[in-house]
Amino acid sequence: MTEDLMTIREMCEAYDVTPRTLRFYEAKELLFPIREGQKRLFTKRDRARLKLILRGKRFGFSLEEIRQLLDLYHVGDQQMTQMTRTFEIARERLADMEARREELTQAIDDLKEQLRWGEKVIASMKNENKAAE
Amino acid sequence: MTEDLMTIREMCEAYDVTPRTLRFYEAKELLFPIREGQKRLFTKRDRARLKLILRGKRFGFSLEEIRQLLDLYHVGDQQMTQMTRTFEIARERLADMEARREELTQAIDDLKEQLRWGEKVIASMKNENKAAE
DNA sequence: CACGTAGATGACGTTCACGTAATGCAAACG
DNA sequence: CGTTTGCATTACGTGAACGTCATCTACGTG
Repeated sequence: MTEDLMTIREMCEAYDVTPRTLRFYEAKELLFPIREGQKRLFTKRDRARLKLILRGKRFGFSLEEIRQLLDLYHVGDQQMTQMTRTFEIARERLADMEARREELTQAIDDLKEQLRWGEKVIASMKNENKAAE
Repeated sequence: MTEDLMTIREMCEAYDVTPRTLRFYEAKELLFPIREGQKRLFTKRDRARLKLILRGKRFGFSLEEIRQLLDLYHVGDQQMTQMTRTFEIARERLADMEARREELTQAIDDLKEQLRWGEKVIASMKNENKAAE
């Protein structure tokens, strides 16, 4: 189990996805399980990537966008020439994400205010009820 | 233009969506433009809702989820009985969003660290180049 | 009044992200 | 040794979120 290699079924239970999904991600070149004969074996690297994939999805990225993002986490074996360009992209992504967080913070604040406003309404309604007694 | 009512075309330009999209959202009961004869006229309320719809999409919510969220911003004309329940839901949503922001913060930090690591690699590669000169 | 323009209404097409069989193969089990 | 179990491949199906096209209507304009 901790031999760094997991079967498709183990992956499914660990990350709550279906086999179909994992095969689909492989077909889309998001994961690269090794093969023992026919069977897929997922590595630590695949698991790390899958975590990022699932996270990306939660934020509304398409699989293609996620694939590009994943490449940023895989810089180790790139050539120096490409590296600079890769870094520009990474910085842009970072800026994107920070903007997103800003927006999310705004949304949270809006919702909080709605809640406060609602509480006031409820409070005043209760007062009216009391007044009516 | 500022008469509080906008045609479909004005809406499209203001929010960068297609007419099809706006009609689709109406069909899905996300927007409720009024009718002047046949034509749709979008109100301030529709615009507020559309902003929230687009924001929701950027965070990966489905239109159905967004529809439910929108109802939270529309509490004004609910009965007291439903209101309490609505508030529970709103609080849950708020918790969701805060969790999301946490996760996003984590992702941002990860990416930042990747960038720092990459900078170190680049720096050391430059040193090697100098040493080779 | 002919005509262009803006918008409406179906109805069918498309892309994405998988779901769902149908079928095959290979090791494990009773 | 037959069968179940686990995984594989191939292929067709599906729901969400629109795009696209054909057709229709109402309105202003020369």
